[in-house]
Amino acid sequence: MKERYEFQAIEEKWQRYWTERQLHRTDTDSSRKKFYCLEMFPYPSGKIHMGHVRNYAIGDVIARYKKMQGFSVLHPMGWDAFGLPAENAAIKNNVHPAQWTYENVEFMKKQLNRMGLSYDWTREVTTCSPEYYRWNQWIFLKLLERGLAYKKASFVNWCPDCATVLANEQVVDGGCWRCDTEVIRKELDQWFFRITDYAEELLMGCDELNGWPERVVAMQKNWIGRSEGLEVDFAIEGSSQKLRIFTTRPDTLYGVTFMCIAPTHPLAELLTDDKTGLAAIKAKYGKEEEKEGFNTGRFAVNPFSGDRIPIFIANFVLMEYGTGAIMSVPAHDQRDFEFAQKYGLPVKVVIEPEQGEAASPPDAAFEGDGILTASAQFSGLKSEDARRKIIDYAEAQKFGTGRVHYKLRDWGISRQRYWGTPIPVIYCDSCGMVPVPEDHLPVILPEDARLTGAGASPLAESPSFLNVRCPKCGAPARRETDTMDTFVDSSWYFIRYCSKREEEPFARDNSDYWMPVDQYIGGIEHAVLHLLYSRFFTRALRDIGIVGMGEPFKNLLTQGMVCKETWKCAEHGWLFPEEVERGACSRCGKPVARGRVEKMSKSKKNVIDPDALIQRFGADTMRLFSLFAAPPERDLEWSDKGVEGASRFLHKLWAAVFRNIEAVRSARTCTVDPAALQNTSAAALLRKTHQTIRKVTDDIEKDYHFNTAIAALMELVNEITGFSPQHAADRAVLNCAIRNALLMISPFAPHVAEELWAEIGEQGSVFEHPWPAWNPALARDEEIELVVQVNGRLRAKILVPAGLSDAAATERALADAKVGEHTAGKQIVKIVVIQGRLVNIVVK
RNA sequence: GCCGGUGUGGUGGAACUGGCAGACGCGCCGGACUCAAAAUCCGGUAUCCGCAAGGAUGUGCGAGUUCGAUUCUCGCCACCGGCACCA
Repeated sequence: MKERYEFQAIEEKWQRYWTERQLHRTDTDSSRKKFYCLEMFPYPSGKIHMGHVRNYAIGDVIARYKKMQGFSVLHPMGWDAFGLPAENAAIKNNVHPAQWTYENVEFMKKQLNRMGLSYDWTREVTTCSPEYYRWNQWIFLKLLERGLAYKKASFVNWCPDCATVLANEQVVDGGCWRCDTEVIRKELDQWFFRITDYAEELLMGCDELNGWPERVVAMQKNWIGRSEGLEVDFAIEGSSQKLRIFTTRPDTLYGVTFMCIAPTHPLAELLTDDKTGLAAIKAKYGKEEEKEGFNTGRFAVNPFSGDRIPIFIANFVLMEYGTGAIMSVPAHDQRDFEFAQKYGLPVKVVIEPEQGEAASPPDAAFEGDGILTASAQFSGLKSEDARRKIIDYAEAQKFGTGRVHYKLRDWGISRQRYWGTPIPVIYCDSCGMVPVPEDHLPVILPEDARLTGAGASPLAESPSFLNVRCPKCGAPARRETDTMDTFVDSSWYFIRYCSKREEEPFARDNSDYWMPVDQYIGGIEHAVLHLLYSRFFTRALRDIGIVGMGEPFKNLLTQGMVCKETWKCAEHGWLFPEEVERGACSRCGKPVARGRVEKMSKSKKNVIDPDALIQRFGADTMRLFSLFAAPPERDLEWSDKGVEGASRFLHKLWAAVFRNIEAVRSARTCTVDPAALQNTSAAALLRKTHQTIRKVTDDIEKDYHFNTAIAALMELVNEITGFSPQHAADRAVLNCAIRNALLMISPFAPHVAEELWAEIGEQGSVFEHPWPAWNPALARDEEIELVVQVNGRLRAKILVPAGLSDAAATERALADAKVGEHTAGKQIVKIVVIQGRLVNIVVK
């Protein structure tokens, strides 16, 4: 055995061993209990960053731990490989997106393997490969069949200069990210998935997400945005048309003093002749600075009160929500109040607060619930009762219906770009829109597309792709040139993993066995979109009949960001850590300012390259630090000193084994008779070993608190370091302590654990051994420190045998000299005893 | 504005179900080894008063419940995140 811990050779050796032995391969084995451990797959941007390291280290510990617990573990990895950066790289460097992507994949895969991650690569998916995206197309066709995919005109972000559609994130301060031209809203035909059909189910499902962080569930609910209310038709004077509004406050219906409709409302054109005024409001549509509107001069009639009320067109009313028209109750809605003030409209109070008088004249809307007033037969009712009764009344009178609206909109999946899944639809002049027949899939991206970044979708300019025969009538036809949003790819990849690559993805045996994902791990940035889309997709696939359940992710862990302090030089701006030398800029020598601790990002240059770190300290150290510095869900502050600490621990572990190697090898046994040890340091070490097994197991099981688990392992190694074996029994205890320490350290630092496991004379991989169990009898302390308080203040600590009776504990506490000082001359009122912990004597 | 989170030593962070506040790591101080330094090892390290024994204070702030509160309740403050003219 080498005296020093040399990670380079060790890490390479064991990575090769795992690959050769195919140790991470998983098969569907229905006789065993399964555990599906999944980390969000990365976009192959070029190389991995610290966020990936943290994400994948967490997942790897869980996967390895569960394997040792006897589960059949599925732990796959793949690539979210479609997307814009590849296209941009293609434009910039004149490489094909596929080449750029696959080169990145290859490089990043090597990086992941250097981290010692236990992936079953036989299940790897790459979403840009035809064998993957053909199933996107297949699912699309199924959704189309069921009416869950449809096409409609909708507004997109359009850059007039580049003549292209931009994604929301490509619009920076209202301008194009590439040329700064002001982005306009342009109406185009777009494909949508009808996620709103599942709004209610997705919302109800939120209550079953017990294994998710509360805030993520809250964000999902918020996003779906259910609101219950009433739709009412208001007659329009001098027109047969009705104006339908939606309100969540039917109890304020008698307080309506005007109506507002969106500038894009279908009736807007009809209700006014002032086209320039309308255009002016349209231009300010959705702008938040100020509420603006204009009076159409037309009137509506409140079906409840018969009141004649003016109709306005207002920029703050959104066509996309509700009916695009609202009833305005300035007395009880702040926005309406402001609008009424501006245009001198009346304010009619119909709700009185239950306590206290309403301010009069009011200087703000009273938005709370209260008692109805001036509301005909509903006056005197409480808001809540009134809402129900008014809805009933409206339904009985047939001028309204109780309704539920959602903020959630249908999911627009059309992208006018190249590097995505072609939408499998063909347009024929005589047959119209024709789905590509299933046996013609996949519709493959053409190689000859020109990527320039300008003009329409590259697919529209590729004749070899565009021109096709109609599958129905055989006449010349055109392909759809939109590609799918890349969120489609990631909405079902976790189901793809359940089957091997050579198998079709929807073999029910496989998905029934593996799904749902038992533990999903990833960043909080996907709290809404990716997770919501995946929940929708899984339900849609369930209804199509190809998976058995609807909720894909049983437990979700959202890991915190990796942060680091920033450095700034007055002359050179943000600096990389290696550009700072003793508080000065390495380029100009000027002093640098230490900025805030922020998420690692290229723009702030506060980044650490994982490769450099592996080179210097090894993968085990890097993993250990990122798991030790903070609990997984919290942000982690990077610390070079902390990394050294992690490295020191592994050296210490190595040294402890090295120093005792002969003793441990010769012991060959882990069985010890505790009675023979008496009250020696060996007994203490044995106890510590069992206590550590208990603590580490509990910490992992309870919320994956690896930081405290590692702290406990450090304590155990410290105790091993301070122990020198004298007799055979001592050696057996030491063997037991080291064996168990290695087993427990193995998920965190797998390479060094394997190496030391071999050194102490064990056969095979440490991961083929079960996770250790603790013996409660051995973990129990013989003596405990009993805290004695007087009036809640700590006055003494006394050593007593464990399991001492309350009466005996009280007796010992009172006998203590220190305690005597504080109780002398006072009357004992009460004595509180907590078994094994403390005695509190209350005196007067 | 609404929803959620966080607040503990010089520092990252611990603390079961209301029971010793500060585990473990980092830093710092002292010591050993060394010609010396680094590395390593050993010891100390919340604050204040005190030579010490000891005492007092202390988990963002203010109340409350309790024998006892970092933990529970109420009211504030600060910071972070999400959503937001959603009718």
